[in-house]
Amino acid sequence: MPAAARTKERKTSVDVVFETLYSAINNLEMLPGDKISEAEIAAQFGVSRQPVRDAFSRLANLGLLLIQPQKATEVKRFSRREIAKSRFVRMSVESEVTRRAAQNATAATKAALDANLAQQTLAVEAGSYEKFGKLDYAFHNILCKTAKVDFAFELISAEKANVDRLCMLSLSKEDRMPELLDDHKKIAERVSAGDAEGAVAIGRIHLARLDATIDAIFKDKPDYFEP
Amino acid sequence: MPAAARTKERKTSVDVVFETLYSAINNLEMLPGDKISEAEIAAQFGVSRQPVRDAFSRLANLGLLLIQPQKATEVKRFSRREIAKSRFVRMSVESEVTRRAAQNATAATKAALDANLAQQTLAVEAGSYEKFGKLDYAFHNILCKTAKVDFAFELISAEKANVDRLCMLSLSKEDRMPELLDDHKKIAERVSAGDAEGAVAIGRIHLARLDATIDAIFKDKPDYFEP
DNA sequence: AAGTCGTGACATACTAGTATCTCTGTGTGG
DNA sequence: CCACACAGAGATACTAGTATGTCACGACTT
Repeated sequence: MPAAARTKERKTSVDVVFETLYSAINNLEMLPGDKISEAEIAAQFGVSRQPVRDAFSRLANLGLLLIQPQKATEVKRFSRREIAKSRFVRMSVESEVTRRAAQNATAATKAALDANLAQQTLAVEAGSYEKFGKLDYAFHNILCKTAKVDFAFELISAEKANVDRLCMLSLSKEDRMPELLDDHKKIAERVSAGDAEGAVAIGRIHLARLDATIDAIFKDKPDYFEP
Repeated sequence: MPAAARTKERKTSVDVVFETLYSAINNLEMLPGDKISEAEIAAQFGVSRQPVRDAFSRLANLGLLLIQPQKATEVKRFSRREIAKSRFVRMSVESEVTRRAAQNATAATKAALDANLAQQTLAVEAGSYEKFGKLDYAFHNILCKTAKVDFAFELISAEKANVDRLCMLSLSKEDRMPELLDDHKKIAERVSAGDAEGAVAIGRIHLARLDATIDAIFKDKPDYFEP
């Protein structure tokens, strides 16, 4: 979940609408380009239009909705430029994290990475992309902690979330798990060995694979992208 | 300006309120911790409370306002953690941009950088921090274009904006211009020479100076920071 | 005298209804 | 047959008023 800058002690109608739509969009229950109307959603939730409007506004700020004033509101299509930006941030931040992690790596780091990789192997054998994805997050969290920049994990999570909706469209994500796991193993090995530049180099290859996946999705479903 | 995900062809009341408050907050006409009320702002702009509410919501999403439901709304204080995140992103992205710029540098790059530096020198002699700041932006834009990642400039701009409000509090920003200019000259020289790692190393020193400034502000005005 | 409870002022959350803008489709004039 | 104008449908933008939650202050109780 993204961090909205508000206290969350109480749960308002806006929150309910927002959270429901947020996950519906990210789970592709609502597809890019789908038109939605304030009145329709309001009726569905049994509230007036205003809270729906507020929720729409928040979703638009997160880049999930496109509000066309006095015309219509639709689920935002993917923007190749936004994706490129997101990918560049992630590459930059992960390179920096990996570099620092390699410089600070200890025996404990190696142990934590190896334990995570063992679980990743199990997930691949079980063919569970969901499990694998969670362990992938944890893998990066270990690197962030080793690099002593825990907050960087929030950044990586946010950027990952930006493309997660896109990746849900991928046809063959299960097939790619073995090579991703292999990358992780190599990165862990270099980091544990304190070889910063080597680890970064593999990290770049690792992220480039995702670029290929994204290109494949673009060719498969051009309608889901902005012109 | 941050990119709100909405078409901007028409200018609504919400836009007017939003933009006015946005610059008031960034120019420190409204200070961190200041309480503001929907009704008050609505009266001031001669509109009803709803557009003000929408504008508040957008500002809260950008991290400039803290909405405490059914209690109060105030200008958000600075968060040391958020600042650290912002700084880390900028350091990571700029390192990557600088590295690629050095690899792609041509004679035209050198010419563009030198021209920019000549103007920066004039700005420093004139003691104009505002002019210097604008040229600083342009300097980074040249690097992004050389690195062939123009979109990275949007990222850097966004991160810079995140701390610009904070830097407005700095007491001695004019005094620091000469050393910042000196950094820029060294970075330009290394980039033009194609020395990627050398340029990145100076870039790190350059950004670290800003960290020192931020620490000084924190000691000077602790009330403007979150606990 | 100290603690607790109630009340009132004031903040945001929400509802309902009106105004205004944009697109679309149709009919008419050239 | 094509182009333009106009009207209607439907969407969001805005207004005004009501509901509800929070805090502070003062009176009452112990």
